[in-house]
Parts: sequence; C-alpha cells; structure tokens
Amino acid sequence: MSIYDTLNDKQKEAVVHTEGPLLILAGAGSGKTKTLTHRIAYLIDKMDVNPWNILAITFTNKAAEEMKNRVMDLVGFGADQIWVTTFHSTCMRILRRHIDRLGYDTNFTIYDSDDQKTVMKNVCKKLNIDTKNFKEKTILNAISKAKDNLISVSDYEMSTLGDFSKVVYAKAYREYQDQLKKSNALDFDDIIVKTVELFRQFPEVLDYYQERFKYISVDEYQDTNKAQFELVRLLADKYRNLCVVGDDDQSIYKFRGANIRNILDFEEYYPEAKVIKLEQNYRSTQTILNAANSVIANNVSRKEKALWTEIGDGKKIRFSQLENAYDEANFIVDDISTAVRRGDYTYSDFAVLYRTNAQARNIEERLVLRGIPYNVIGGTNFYARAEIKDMIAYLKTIENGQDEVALRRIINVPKRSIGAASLDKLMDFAEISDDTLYGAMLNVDQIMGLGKAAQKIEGFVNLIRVLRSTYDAVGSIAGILKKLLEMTDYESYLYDQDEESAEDRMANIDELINKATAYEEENDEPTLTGFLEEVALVSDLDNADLEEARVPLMTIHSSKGLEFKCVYIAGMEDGLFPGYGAVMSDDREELEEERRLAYVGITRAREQLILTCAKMRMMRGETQINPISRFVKEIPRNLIDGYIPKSKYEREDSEYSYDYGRNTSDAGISSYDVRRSSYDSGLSSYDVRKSAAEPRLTARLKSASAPASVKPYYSDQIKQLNSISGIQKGMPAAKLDSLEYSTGDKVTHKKFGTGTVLSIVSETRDYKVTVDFDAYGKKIMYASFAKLEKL
DNA sequence: CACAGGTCTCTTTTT
DNA sequence: GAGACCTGTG
Repeated sequence: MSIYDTLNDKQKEAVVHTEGPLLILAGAGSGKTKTLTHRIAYLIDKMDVNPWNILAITFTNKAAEEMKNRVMDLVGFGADQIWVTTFHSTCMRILRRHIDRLGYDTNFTIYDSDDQKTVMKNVCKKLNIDTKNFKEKTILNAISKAKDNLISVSDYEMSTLGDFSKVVYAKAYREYQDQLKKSNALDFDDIIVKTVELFRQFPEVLDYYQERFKYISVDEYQDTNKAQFELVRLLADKYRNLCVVGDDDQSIYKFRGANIRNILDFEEYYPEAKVIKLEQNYRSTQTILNAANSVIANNVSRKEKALWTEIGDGKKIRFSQLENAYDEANFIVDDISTAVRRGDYTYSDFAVLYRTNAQARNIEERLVLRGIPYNVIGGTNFYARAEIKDMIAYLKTIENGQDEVALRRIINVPKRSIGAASLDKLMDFAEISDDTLYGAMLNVDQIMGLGKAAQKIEGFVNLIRVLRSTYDAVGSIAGILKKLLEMTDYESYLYDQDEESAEDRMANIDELINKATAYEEENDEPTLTGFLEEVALVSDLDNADLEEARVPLMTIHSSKGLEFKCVYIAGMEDGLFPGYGAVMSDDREELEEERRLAYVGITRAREQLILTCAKMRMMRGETQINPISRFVKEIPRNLIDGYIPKSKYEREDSEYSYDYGRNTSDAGISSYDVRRSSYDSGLSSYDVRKSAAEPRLTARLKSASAPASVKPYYSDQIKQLNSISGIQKGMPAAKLDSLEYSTGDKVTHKKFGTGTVLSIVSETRDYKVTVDFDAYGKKIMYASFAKLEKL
C-alpha cells in the first residue's frame, strides 16, 4: 500500500497532474494540505524532481511550518531543500541577494504600518498637505492599493486625470517612496513589488529563479493580489508548472488587495489549465456543512459547489440571543465549563471566534473570573508595543543608520536633551549635504548653532558606536539588548514615564530578549538583519500554540485554515457581523465578503457549532441595539436548536428562514422587540419587504444614563439596563413610544425634503435622529419636533 | 516649552 | 471606550 492510496479520486487526480497549470478548487476541510503535500512527495518520489526545484508558497508562516513538517514526514531526506515559505519570505530571500540592482542596500529594513504612518506624517508636512482633508491613513491606503495593483509612481501620476485627490495622492506617493529609499527601507507591499520590478528589469535574475523553481504551488490562492499573481506568473512562465489551490468562498482579504478575479480568471490566462474540484469534506458534520452551504449560496459571484461528507448529521447547531455582551460572554464560558466538567471536551477542543478583536475583552474577563485557561490569539501585536519598538529602533540604528524613522524614534529616548529644535537643524543639514540624518549627526562639528546639543549628539553617536562594536565583538543580539538597557538606563526611563506599567513593560523587554536568544539558538547563521526581519514578518498567530490546554480566542480571519471540535461564534448581529459598513454599503461585494467570512467561521467546526448574539452591546461608547445577524437567518431553521424570534413577515408555514435571505433582511426586528415598540409598528409585511433591501438598522441608546464612573462590569450593566427600561416605561409624554422609521429609511421633512435616516439615538426625553437630506446634507434633529414622515 | 486635560473621531479583518 | 490631537495653563 502506498501513501497515495489514502487519497480520494479527485485528490489523486490532482496529485498526479504534475505538468502544466493546475487549478484546485478546494472547499473548506477537503484535504487540500494533504493533496498539496502528497503532490510534492509524488514529484520527488515518482517524477524524479529534485527537491531543490520545488517552491511551495503559503499565506502564513504557520501554514508554511505545518506544510514543511508534513512534507518532511512524507518525503524525509531532502525535504529541507524545498522552499516552503510565504510570499513575503520568498521575496525577502530574493531581495536580500539582489536588491542592490535596484539601488537599495541589501541590509534594508522593513517598515510596519506604524512606521509607514510616521513617514506619511513627514511627507504631509513637507508637501503641505492638509491632514484634515487628507488623512495619512487614507493616503497610505491609496498608495497600498496602487502597489497591490503594480501601479508605479509615474503610472499613478499619469492616471490622475486632474482628479484633485489623486493629484495629492500622487505627490505623496512620490515623496513617500523617496523617503523610504533614503531610509533604505521597504514597506510590506514593496517587498512584493520590488521583487516583481527586479524580475522585470533583470531577465537574467528572473531566469535564474525560473530554472530554480520548475514546480511551483500556491496555497490560499484566493487571497493573492495582482502583484502576487504577477510574481508567480513570472516565476512560472518558463515551465508553466504552476499549481494553485484556493477556494473563492474563503476569500476574505479583499480589503488588503486580494483579487478574487485571480481565481476566477485563472483559466483565462492558462487556457490549458486543468481544473479539479475537491468537494468532499473530512472535517465537519453534514449539519454544519449544510449550514455553511446555505449561507454561502446567497453570494452571487462565486463558483458553484457544495460540500458534502460521510461523517453524518451530528448535533444541531445551537443559537442563543442574550441580553447583552456580558450575558453572552457568561453563556459561552458557562457552556465551555459545563462541557469540560461533563468530560465531553477539553479546553483546546474549543475556539471562541469573533468578528472584531474588541470583542475579546468581555469574554476574557469572564474566563479569568471562572479560572478557565485561555489564549487570546492576535490582536495587539507584541512587536507594536512602544517599549519593544524602541528596542527594535535601537537595533535598526545599530545595524543600519540609514533608517530615519527608527533613528528619530530613539534620538531622544530616553530623554537626552536632543529636542525638536536640534533635530530640525540636523534635518536641514542632512537635506543640504544630501546626507542621512545619522550622517549629519556624525558631522555635528560642521553644523552651526547647535550649542550644547552638539555634545549630546556626540554622546548619542558614541552610544551607537559602542553598541555596534559590542555586537561585532560578541555577536549576540540578546547581549546588545542587555548592554543597551544598562547604558541608557531604560528601566528608569520607563518608571519615570509611568510607574504602574513599567514592570509589565520591562517584562515585555525580557520577552524580547528571550526571543532574540531563541532566534540565535535556532539559526545556523544568526544575524541582526535576520532577527529584525523575523521580527517584522512573524506575527502572534504564528507563535500561537493551539495544542496547549487552553481555550483559544481569535478573530474569524485568524482562524482560517484551523479547525476545532467545538466552535463558538460570538456577536452574530447585523451591524457587527456583517459589519455596519458592509450593511450600509451600496457595494454588494462588501456584504459578500462578510458572508464568506461567516462561511469560514462556520466551517472551522468539526462537531458542534454555537452561534450567539446580544440584543444590546456597547460599541464605540454607545449601547447599540442590534438585530440578529442575517447570516443566522440564512441557516435553515431545522438545523438550529434554539429560539430565533420570528419576523412578522416570515411565512408562518415556513420551516426555513432563508426564503427571504437572498435579497431582504429583517434587520431591525429585534430592536423593536427590545424597545417594546412591538411588532405592531403598523408596518404591513409588504412595507417591510419593500424597504428591506435597504438595511433597517440599530436604534441606539446612549449610555449616558449610567453613572459616569461605571465600569463595564456585569452587575453595573444590569443596573444600567434597568435604568434604560425604567426610562422607557415612564417616558414623558413628549417622547414617542416608537418611531415609524428606522435607520436606513427614506423620510421626508417639511423644510428639508427627502433624506435617509443615518442613526437614531434614544435619549431621555426624545429620539435624536440624524438624517442625510438629499438637498441639505446631514442634519441632527429631535424626533418629536422634526415630524419626519416615512416614505 | 511641557504637560494636563478636554475634544474629537472612529469599520473591520493582517502578511 | 480608546486613542489621537489640540489647546490652555503653569
């Protein structure tokens, strides 16, 4: 019996198709990693391909790691010759060797999004761009989008066509790239873009890698953007042995430039491509798959497919709507605790998933209270913490004095009296002498008017020199970090800054030192450059240990590619998931992306899926009342165990709820429920249907009725809720019992004409309604005076 | 000039 | 509710 006998027919077909382009459409849990790893084994084993000639690109470091291990198990000897890496590490390895051809130094540094923002601030200042009108983030987004699509600065400049915003973006783009270049730095997008540029400009370099990588496979192909596609296309262009694996239904990174067209158009670019669909699922019960299938069926732009399994129906999906986020957290934690006590599951069998990182906190608090071990995966990046960024900035300066962002970050940290005025003088000098900031610092004696600061600058330069020579002598990264702490007395600085957090921050720095030590132990040739690179490209998620006996908490995005016996998805509410923006957007694609995310979440579960939501939830400082997510209602009701309040306009005889799921939404219903304005708000089912395509959303209650000092804690929350309902019971006569319109409705006003309701905030005496009038723009008014009428 | 405090804004997901 | 940013004060 060979290793290939465990494959099903479709998988086998994919494994033996080694020559020429291949598109594998692999549904969730259909054994795509297994197929890919066996295919690699087959190449080496049966086709006599040199492992050296194989490149396997994955999306995350974690996925790469897993694939590497699995290939190793199958192939054994020689497997370490295969490049199994992410897009970014692949490109980094190439760029470290050849980027000098593009005029960068090979020890270039990587800028994360914080660094990018810092650069963009400088750019705006220099170009006199008013950051009130043009937010740094907006400009950076525009630039990132351009890079994702391989639009160069000059391309962008030519495409502005007098569009004022685009002209500004183009100017910023040029200056931004100049500054990065000066700092010998690349941002994340550049890592891909520069590699493509390198290949296009230097055919001999491309040819080398084409010869090297005769067999290429790309995992999570649905998440690639145009630049990544071009990179792969170039590499594969000579031998055309390109195998891509993806699932258009799991494309959830459009916001980051992922182009779903890449998967839909693959056959167009490679007409000779073979297409194989893997639809048999080995992970979940049929119940869970049916739910996933019915939800995703509501999307229009997708390749038709349906998952099936031989596992059997299993347990029903559970659904529960709780009063508020605290009750929701309680419910989940109780549930986990009960199941573990019964001996059904252990902690690591669970996962609690959510749409936004902010939701983690509530659940975390309850877990702490119950003493249940847990792990919040992702969220705030370890390397984004201020003290860690300081340390990294020092390391970058030691390694590459050209990195201006890093240098400016630490030039006066800890305080050494090199203030803004001195910095300006240094910057001016650097500008005139066409030198870097650090270069200017080396020449303080030539700069006029620095006064006492000159000595301080010399002192700083000396510090860096000493650290540099320490590193050269000792070669230990952990060593320089310790020396750095000692020489700068960074600890005192932290205590001066904020006594309370200083201890935690020092602990973080210790953790960094541990990471440095670990890096030096794990690598044959550890270098400062290598460590900084790892720091820039490795995420929390990659280090997460899911085997540990802890309940993992993470966003649905982070959960992609993982599986758990028992999955909770919290916050199933319209306005949260799908998010507010997607619900309000005219762009159907946005909602479809959210739906794909729901599909990803649902298909993480092997045995049991539990969906929860809250009637009320604090969001951005306001208590929002959100209706049950449309995605819950898109699941056939017979699959669900749990009461879902029926919408009035649902067919009474219908067992399924997804009849209306396609084009309509009954969002808003639960808010009526809570506000007791009841289902008899005078809307005929026809009325609702007519307006339902426009999402009716969230009435809001201002949290102001709670005492100012109230911390969001369970009992206080109850009080707060009581006070809200108290207000509602004893409402002054002026306040209407309910409003006939809700968010998203078209209304008319005597003076301002027609408009759309943007939000409704319930205040003590009245509803504050924000309306976007067609002719007058946004107006805020009180419901009892405005006499708005629903159209 | 530094800092405390008030105001304003806010989608969300991350290699 | 949190973070960024601005402004007034000592």
